[in-house]
Amino acid sequence: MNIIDESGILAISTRLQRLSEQLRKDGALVYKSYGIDFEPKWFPVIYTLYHKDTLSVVEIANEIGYTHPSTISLLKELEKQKLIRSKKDKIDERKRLIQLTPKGQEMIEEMKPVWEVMKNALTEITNNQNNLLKAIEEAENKILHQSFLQRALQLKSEGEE
Amino acid sequence: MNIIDESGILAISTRLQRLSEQLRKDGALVYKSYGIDFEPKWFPVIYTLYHKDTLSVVEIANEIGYTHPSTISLLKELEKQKLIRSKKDKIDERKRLIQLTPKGQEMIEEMKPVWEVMKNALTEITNNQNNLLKAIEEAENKILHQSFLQRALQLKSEGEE
DNA sequence: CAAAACTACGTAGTTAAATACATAAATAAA
DNA sequence: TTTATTTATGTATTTAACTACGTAGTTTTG
Repeated sequence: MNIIDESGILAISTRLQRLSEQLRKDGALVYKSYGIDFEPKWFPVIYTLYHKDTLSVVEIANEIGYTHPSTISLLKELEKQKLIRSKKDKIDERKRLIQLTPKGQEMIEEMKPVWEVMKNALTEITNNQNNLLKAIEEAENKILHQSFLQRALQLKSEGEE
Repeated sequence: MNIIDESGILAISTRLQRLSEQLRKDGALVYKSYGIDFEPKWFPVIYTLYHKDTLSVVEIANEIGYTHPSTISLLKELEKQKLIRSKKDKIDERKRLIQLTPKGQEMIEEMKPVWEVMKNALTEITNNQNNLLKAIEEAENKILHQSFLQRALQLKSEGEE
């Protein structure tokens, strides 16, 4: 084992990122193997629109947990692919309402069996003695209650007493 | 809960990344709160050199699991901070051997109590019913044995029978 | 109801990683 | 011992996220 993996919890951020990147990369290849022209990074937007039908830019950003500029650049790509379209909100002229196109909806139908396969493969990988998805949820909840920074500062001040 | 978190395992890559980013960002603030001028992204390199003393660029890259160009850019920053130095290998003239400077070693001593606090805070966050670090290790092992792509392709071909 | 504050969206620039490509030194093979 | 292959390093470019900032509507307040 290398030093970083041995360092344990201190390098957890690096390892989360590495694992995420591996899965994303393979995900792209899975879509390709089905002959589907779809990038994994589009998934959060598409999946959200599939369930919520019509949303503004900021609403999508909040749903997927990205900033709005990041969301805008994803939306631009998806619009280029003609998977989504947008129109101005009649009531609030600042808002741009986003929807799937028929082509987008068709592609979702095509992707459903792929998602099923991915779900099974990911379950194989992540469902061990410690379930990765649940572990993430539990950690997210802990942070929600008190952030890493807050906890560290508290431990620091306790140590200084 | 938002749609993405509800989608479960399919969005696991996004969620790993998000969690990693949160921890990295707070990590930076923890160093700052101790008045230490250190970026979390430098940790893997510094920690590796602390344990291995002298390594070449590619050896460091392998240890920390980054590509060598990424590693080179980290090394450039660390050299600018005067935390590391490098000299040509006498035997193999292609190699650049990297070491901590005395300043780098001093900084490590300064950081040790910070790492201790971080370790405790991270343990609080990640040690739940499902231990996040162990969950990552288990998932990494699964992938090592058979990648996400390989598993997906196999499940696909089984479905086509 | 005019001014102030807030919200939605967009652009520009930054960051931290990657890939692709190039070169030079070392090693292996013909 | 040339030639071919591999290895080590470096540079340029790309990618996918971010922050900072600006503008134009909307809402709240004095």
